[in-house]
Amino acid sequence: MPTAPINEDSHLYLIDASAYIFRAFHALPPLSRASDGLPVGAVAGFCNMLWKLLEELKGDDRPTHFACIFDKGSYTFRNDLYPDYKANRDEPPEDLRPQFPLVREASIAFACHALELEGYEADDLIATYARQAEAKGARVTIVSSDKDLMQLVTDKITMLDTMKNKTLGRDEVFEKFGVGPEKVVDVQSLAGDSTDNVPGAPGIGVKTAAQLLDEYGTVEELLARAEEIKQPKRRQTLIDHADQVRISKKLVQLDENVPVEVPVEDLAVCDPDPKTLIDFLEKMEFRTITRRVRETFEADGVIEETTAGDIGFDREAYTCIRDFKTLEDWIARAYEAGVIGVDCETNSLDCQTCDLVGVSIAIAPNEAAYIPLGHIDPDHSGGDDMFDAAPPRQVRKEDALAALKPLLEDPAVLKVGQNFKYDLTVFHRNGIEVAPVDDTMLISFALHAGMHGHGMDELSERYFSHTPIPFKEVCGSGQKQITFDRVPLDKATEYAAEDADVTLRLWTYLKPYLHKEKVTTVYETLDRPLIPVLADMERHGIKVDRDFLSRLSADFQQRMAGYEDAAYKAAGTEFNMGSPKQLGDILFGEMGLPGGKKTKSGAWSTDASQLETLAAEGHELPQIILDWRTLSKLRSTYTEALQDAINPNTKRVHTSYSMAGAQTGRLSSTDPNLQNIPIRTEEGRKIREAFIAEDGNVIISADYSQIELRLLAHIANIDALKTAFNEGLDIHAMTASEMFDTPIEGMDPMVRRRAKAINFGIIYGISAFGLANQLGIDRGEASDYIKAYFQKFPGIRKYMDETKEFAKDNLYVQTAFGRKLHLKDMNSKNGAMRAFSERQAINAPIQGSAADIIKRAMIEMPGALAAKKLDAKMLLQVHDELVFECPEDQAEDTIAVIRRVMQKAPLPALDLSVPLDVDANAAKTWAEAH
DNA sequence: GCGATCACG
DNA sequence: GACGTACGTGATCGCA
Repeated sequence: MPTAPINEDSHLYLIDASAYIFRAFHALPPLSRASDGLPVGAVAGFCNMLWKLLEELKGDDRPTHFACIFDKGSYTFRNDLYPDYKANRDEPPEDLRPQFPLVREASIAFACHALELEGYEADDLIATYARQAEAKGARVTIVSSDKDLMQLVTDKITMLDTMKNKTLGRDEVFEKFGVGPEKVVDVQSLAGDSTDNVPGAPGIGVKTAAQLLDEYGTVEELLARAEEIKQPKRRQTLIDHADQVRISKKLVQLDENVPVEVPVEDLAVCDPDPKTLIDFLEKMEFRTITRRVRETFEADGVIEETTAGDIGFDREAYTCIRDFKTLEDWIARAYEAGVIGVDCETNSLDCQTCDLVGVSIAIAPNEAAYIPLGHIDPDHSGGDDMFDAAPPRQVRKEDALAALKPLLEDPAVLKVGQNFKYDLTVFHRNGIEVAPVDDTMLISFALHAGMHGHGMDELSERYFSHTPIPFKEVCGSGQKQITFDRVPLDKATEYAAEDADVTLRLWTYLKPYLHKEKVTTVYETLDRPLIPVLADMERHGIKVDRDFLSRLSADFQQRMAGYEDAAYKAAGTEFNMGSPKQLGDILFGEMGLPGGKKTKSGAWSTDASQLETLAAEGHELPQIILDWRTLSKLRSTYTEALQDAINPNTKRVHTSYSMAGAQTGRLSSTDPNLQNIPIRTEEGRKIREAFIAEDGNVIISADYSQIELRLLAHIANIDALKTAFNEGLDIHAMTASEMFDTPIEGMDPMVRRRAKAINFGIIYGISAFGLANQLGIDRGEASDYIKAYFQKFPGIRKYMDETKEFAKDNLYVQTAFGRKLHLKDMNSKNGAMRAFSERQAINAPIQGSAADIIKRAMIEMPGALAAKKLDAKMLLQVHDELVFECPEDQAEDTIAVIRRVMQKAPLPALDLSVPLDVDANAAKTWAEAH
């Protein structure tokens, strides 16, 4: 290890490694080595931090000397002074213990000293080195956020919190302790420290300590003149505990004269040996940082460029297929491979209207090809005037598709796509029914819902440390964005073939994990078979009466204009009613109304609950705004936007369902969202009248009644609830009757309403705050209700506690069908985040099981209808409701099939102990059918 | 691109 | 003792 003198130009970095490991362990997401599950999260955090400090610090802050300092053993000289010192510390967590030796190994791999000394804490070594370097005029950065080190801060010595990327100097110390660094020890000896079990003086905190020191200067002076203290209680405390304070001071005072074994000059930075470092990082299986380190070494010319480990990506290897012979070759090789990656390129994101521009296939890593079919711009060899230039030479679309069709439809060749529903729709519109299929997005979702996203770029980065060419780089963005058919063929090939390549690699990597993680059944029975079902629903779309919407829109607009006049009059000025900012200024500024809650960004909230409060107090403007907002929302989001969403070819509206969007396994609906069409108000309900059946047909709406509460009854095994459902009772009334000990007969509707809110609250992971908010009562009352509820239904509390316990231990929860939702914040130190995760843990199994059930029903439905020779088409899903269109004269038979399939959907996988009730109706419009 | 708001289950 | 909360979504608007 090299040596370098310490002088004014030196900059010593001292890493408080032991403290860092604990902090990293708790702050960073848990990570375990893929091959054997060894926990390595803290090691990864440590390596990232070291690399950043050593490589990325440029200029004046670059370290000249560097060391990682560790605690050694748990017994130090402080235990002789005070046996209870740090005696309250728990044993380090199970998952952290194996990481201690690894972090020392990491330091050495980075060519850093890993220093420790028996009988001393890391802090004492840090103090000693820091003072030695300071004495020679060097600057010192202590990488730590431990307050026990803040006593060392001077103009030369600063602290760095790498996690928050914050530097701590005198000012920050003053902010925290109310005194400068030189008096931090005094404050700590008075205030004590519960985490280190330093006693201090009882009842004196940091604030009081700082104030006392301001007056008396030092702890010694203070204790000597304790009699002078005016407040009797404080005086007595300090007199009684003088010795304890003196001991505390010795505990917190760092030893700046530790007999260190390595002289500070020997801590000179040293370039790590590339092979040693890379070997270590690879052994840990840290893909991203290994790649970063390797790239830096390669750029510095320290090591040869390599493609060790996985087969690297080679975009040059991709083929652009422009003649039929080559296409036939590739198709033959695809048959041989048996599994291929497939991706479509189109000229828009709307798979119902776009044109197919090209197809790419992958048969092995780096063996991928792009078949351009609809490119209109010439590639580089062509002319430069886009108006009279000929299109580039391509295989004729019809010929290529005819050649691809047998392959894509061959039952012996598995086609793998990423978000494949999109591509399947495009192929269908080109006469090809692709099957069988696998979808890497859905495989990732079944494995890791809640852990991370499932987009291809993110997955490629995560598993291969490879960044696919961003779409923006090929097509640009904003005003200058071009459609894919205008992308030159060489660039298009790199982009498109890479997508198929990545997709196939993801499949190879991820598919085996379905078994390991025991989610094969979820993927194979709930998600995979739903793809073609949803694709059909999206393709059918639903008929929407444009003229009706248009009239409604005009009506809304007229009435909005009325409200606008009234609002300007009430406010005494014209303003933009759609701007919460301007509205807040007028209500709470000019008009001087009392503001209620504030938004996250600190502005006064003007949401409906606030305006309702103000309106109830008799103010005019808030009510006008409320009425205007209702109409404005309905008009812009529904009556206007839905007209634009009507497909000009089909005259119907085609939504798109997202299968990996909602963490619980629910679907979500976009472009347009047809899962949030209004129904709760009279006004909004009119919009559902625009959703109509074709002539001679009817709309059927079928929805599960109380499915989530029924699942709660089953999953938590609550006899009272199960009986109620089995006997067909009014569940909310029954709950109210039990809780408030009143007969159902002649019950006050308010009482039932409260019970209903509680029932919903239970499903959401109840809190007194939430319930109080919902019911407009105070928190104490809400809390009493919850107590009463748990007293009557102790099984629910038990279920909740067990679910939370399971989630804490396993970091996931499961639906009744085995779908996992990962909850990474279950053990977060942040109370609010942890509480949030706990509520998710309660809710997800219920919401998710309901989602699983309706998915099963949807998968069964087309076959069940066809078996009865019924022509009904399933059009929409709204979480607990399915919407169909069928010939008028088949309505009755269709309803019977739908109800049966929905009711029996859990079977045979799950035999519920409660019946599932399905309401179904047929009518001309969705409004009437629901 | 983000926060505030509000539509649904 | 304070914190910040009901669960899950998507679209539109204003505003930086």
